[in-house]
Amino acid sequence: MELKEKQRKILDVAVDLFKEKGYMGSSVRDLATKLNIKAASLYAHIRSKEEILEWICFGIAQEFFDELQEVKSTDIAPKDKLNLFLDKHLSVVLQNRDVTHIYSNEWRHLDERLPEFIELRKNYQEEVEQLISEIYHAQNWELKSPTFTTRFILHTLNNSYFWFKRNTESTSEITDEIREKLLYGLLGNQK
Amino acid sequence: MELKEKQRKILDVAVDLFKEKGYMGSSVRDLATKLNIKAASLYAHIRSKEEILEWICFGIAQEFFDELQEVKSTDIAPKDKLNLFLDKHLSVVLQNRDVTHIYSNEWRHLDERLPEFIELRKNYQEEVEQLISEIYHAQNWELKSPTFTTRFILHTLNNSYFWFKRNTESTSEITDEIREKLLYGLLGNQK
DNA sequence: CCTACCGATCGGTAGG
DNA sequence: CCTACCGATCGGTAGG
Repeated sequence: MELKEKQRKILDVAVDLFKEKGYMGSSVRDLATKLNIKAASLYAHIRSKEEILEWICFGIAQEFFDELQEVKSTDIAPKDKLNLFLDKHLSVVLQNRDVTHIYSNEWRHLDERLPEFIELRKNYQEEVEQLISEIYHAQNWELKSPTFTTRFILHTLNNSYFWFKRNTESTSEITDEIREKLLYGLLGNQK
Repeated sequence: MELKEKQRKILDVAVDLFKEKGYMGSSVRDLATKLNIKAASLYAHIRSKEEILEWICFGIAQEFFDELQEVKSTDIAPKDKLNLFLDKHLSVVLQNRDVTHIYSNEWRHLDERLPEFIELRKNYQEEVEQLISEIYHAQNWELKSPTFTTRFILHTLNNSYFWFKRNTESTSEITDEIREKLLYGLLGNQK
């Protein structure tokens, strides 16, 4: 999935558009207009509208995978590993807010490659769950429901951009606040 | 917004459909087929496709408002009030999972009543923020960013149904786990 | 509730 | 990259 320069441009504009109107609410004519070309001309660069969604969903999924492997292969204390995962994942999310949003909310409109995507996602969640389980076990923390906890973590991280007005906080401020809420909750560090 | 019996039936089937395919991915023909009637016959009961989305979004928004007023007018200790709000809000969410999902993710496809909806939502968030601020102040808890915290709470509650396989846990088990994670985070009650 | 039908728009192709 | 065009489908109306 190496994109040519023009395809990159189409991808970027499509991300803007899909974020604003949703995948099903965006027409190829909308997209073409934003690119100052005619709809038919798009098809010199794309196979289909769906292909663009594939670029978005599989591209960011790969980034999440790469980042997870990096965390897994780093040899540090378990608690540091948890923090490293949170920071790395958040960093990818915050650098790709719109893409993450589309990945989270529009993936079901994939067609041809939908089964492949679901499988990829399942594998990813299982790998994260394994990481979390290892960390909890090494720390002797109680982990009642690994699957629930993993989904809670991923969902919280993937939607964290929601809680901020864009660009009023720095990335490190955002990361700190989210890490704190996720680890200690509303009351964990008070009272 | 009192619905007739047939409209209630249309609403219920539409919720199923919109949840599965999204509002923009669902056609009035899909909906009519599920109801075993022809598409044109729908218009004896609805003004437009958008009206159904209005029923969904404004209906559940009203439930959230009512529940908040109830919490606000209950005279109990601040910390109990926080728990009461979490429980009541979660109860509405868990009894209306699909509707909450559509409310959270499809509201932007409202057209005529979009400004009204945005205003309603803003008011609701401000009222929740006010409640949270009062509780924190009464407890002498530190509240760095009320808006961030409010969004974190609402977003976590509104998406909590995501973390469960449907129907394998009881509502009270789910509520307990979510309240715990929200209040104390991953580590707040460990170590 | 139906049949019949509307204009608009959809994703996409042919051919240059 | 364009013009010209395709069949399919869209939300919705007229009239019964």
